[in-house]
Amino acid sequence: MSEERRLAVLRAIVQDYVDTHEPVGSKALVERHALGVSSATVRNDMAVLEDEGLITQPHTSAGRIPTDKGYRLFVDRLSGVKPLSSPERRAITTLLDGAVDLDDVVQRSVRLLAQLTRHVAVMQYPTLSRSTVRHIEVISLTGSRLMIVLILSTGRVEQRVVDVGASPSEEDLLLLRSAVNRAVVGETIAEAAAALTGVTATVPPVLATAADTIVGTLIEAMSDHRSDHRVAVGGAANLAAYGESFDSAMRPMLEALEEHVVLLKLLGEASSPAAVTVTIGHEGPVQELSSTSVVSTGYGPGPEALAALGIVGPTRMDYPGTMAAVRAVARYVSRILDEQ
Amino acid sequence: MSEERRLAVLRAIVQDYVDTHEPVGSKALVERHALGVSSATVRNDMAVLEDEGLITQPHTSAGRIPTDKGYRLFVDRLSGVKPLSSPERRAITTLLDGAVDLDDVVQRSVRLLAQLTRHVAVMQYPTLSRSTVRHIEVISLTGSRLMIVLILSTGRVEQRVVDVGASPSEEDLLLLRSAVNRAVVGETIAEAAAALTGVTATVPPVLATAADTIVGTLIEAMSDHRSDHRVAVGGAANLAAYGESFDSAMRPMLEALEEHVVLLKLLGEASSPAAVTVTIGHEGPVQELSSTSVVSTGYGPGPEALAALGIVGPTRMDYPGTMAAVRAVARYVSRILDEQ
DNA sequence: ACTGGCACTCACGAATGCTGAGTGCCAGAC
DNA sequence: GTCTGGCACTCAGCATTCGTGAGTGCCAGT
Repeated sequence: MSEERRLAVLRAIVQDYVDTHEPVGSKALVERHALGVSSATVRNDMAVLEDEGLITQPHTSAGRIPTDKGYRLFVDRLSGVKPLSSPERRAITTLLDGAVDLDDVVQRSVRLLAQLTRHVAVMQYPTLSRSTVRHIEVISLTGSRLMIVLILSTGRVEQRVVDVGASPSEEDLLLLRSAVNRAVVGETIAEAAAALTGVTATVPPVLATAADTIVGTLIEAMSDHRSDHRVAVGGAANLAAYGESFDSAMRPMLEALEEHVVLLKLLGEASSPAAVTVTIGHEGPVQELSSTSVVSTGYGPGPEALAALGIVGPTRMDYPGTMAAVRAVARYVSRILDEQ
Repeated sequence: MSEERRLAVLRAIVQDYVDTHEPVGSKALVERHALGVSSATVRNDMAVLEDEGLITQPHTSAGRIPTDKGYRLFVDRLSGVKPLSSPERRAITTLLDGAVDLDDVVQRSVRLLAQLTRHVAVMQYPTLSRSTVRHIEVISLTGSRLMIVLILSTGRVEQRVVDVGASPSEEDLLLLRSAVNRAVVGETIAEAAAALTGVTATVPPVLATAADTIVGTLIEAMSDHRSDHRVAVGGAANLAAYGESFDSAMRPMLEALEEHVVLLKLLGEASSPAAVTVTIGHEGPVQELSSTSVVSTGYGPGPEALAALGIVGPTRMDYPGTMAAVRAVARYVSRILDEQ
């Protein structure tokens, strides 16, 4: 019994099943693939594969379908990453080059990824925590209210309105503005929060309370992980193609898509942009999505990943093609963020 | 033959069908409602209602279900707006009062509305066009690149990065900043675009090109209707409860939810916050969503609606309750926006 | 170690029959 | 004229049966 051929059989089963969505039998297999052996031999191999827990039959007298473990082996050892077609490659560059700002980049990426893979695409906005402060603006609104705008290196903008009690003059504003900026511009979020605590002491005592309020708001905005959880979703319409496994998979899926926290858990740690992570069925953190796989990777300028992006789809999916698309989009997005 | 009783029968049919999701027969009807007549009489009434096109039977020997026209009559003449329960009312106030900024208000509203109605909630972000300019900020980035931040009365922030060729000094920036602000603060978007064209002439000739670039970017940002199309969606998981009519209604629905332009067409013109608009089935602009109704209304401070919000659900829905929820949320959101 | 052959299993679709909810209509009561 | 009880009729949905064919496991032979 040749170990190699058995794996070839597994590969063929996975490929056929992904194609046809139907359990694949021994006879159909030898017809579609040049395995060089008869169906009886394939049957024996199948029996062994089933013993090893790599494939299973939905019921007696039906063909075999891969188990999660089977897909895992397929992804790890039996498949490369299928290169994208050149129209696909072109679609990526032309579409993403047209983006005007961060929001737009994310929006377009997610659509693109959904289109390329025909699955649901998910993309985390660049996290606050690893970005640096580019500028802080303090603007006078009506009366004693100020608007504080926090601009980060990734292009993200956070804004808050505060009431400082007294109505500060233009010069006061200038002072406050330069004080906070001096303290934090160029620092990462983590460093900035610490640097801010000393700021109040550097302004005239008259402005101390105002400075305190501003500093407090900034620190709060920086540590506000709410925005860390921002996620864009695209291609939900592709869910409709799920077919049979609707009721079972649909509801938890739709729920997950709305619960951004769950989505982020699915995407997992933002791995380095080089590697694509595949989570198959029950391997994932969400019980209900046991027939759902996630293909994800990190993105961001430089070797450190800023955030994660990926797709969510049925375990029965074209892994090589999907992995290629995810990787390609992640790389291109990283490059665009680098240029900005 | 009493016209009144026939309408009472129609009302009963609508209510029962919404409850049970099953065609309602004459016998079941007299059992559940105190109509004071026998099932035979109801059958005669039903025959007339069917002639008038208000109800229909899916097949012979089945009960009746309302047609779109039947629902229309029900909404227009047979139902009031069911008052919300006090827990519901409380949920609205407590949830929305916790919002920290515009994004958060929209996000929370949409979730709330989805929860209250058990349908898919849709909410348009306040449109640019009717808001006024609160402040414009010009910030120096690295080299000759500037970041321009446009802050509007609704709390929305638009930002752009431009390259002005030469690297301006701090004083130059101050000049540019005050020049544009002087021109446009307090104006509506429409007015502001016009007012900006004269700005270049008010700055020293050295800064003319820089001013030109900035003005151009601002005008573009203001006329950028892309952001007018921003829409938040919530409660997509409720789609899973659609049941039978899955395949037919699901895919176009999911597609519409991704196509924000389509969604806005569905919501229709932002009517005044006072009135709730109901669009039933085929009455809507999208052919494919002929078994889907939209309940929408405008919202915004003052009598002028800034934008629209509403829900999308099966024609077979609890109109009185849904209309009440939509109206209540719209009113409360309007109040919050007024306060800011 | 592979293959051809054979008996066995069982999901799936077609055909059939039954049941009950629901209808339409008519003749009689109020 | 309006309502009601009664009756014959229709037909979707469910259960049952049955045949078919794809697929399997195993064994003896090469």
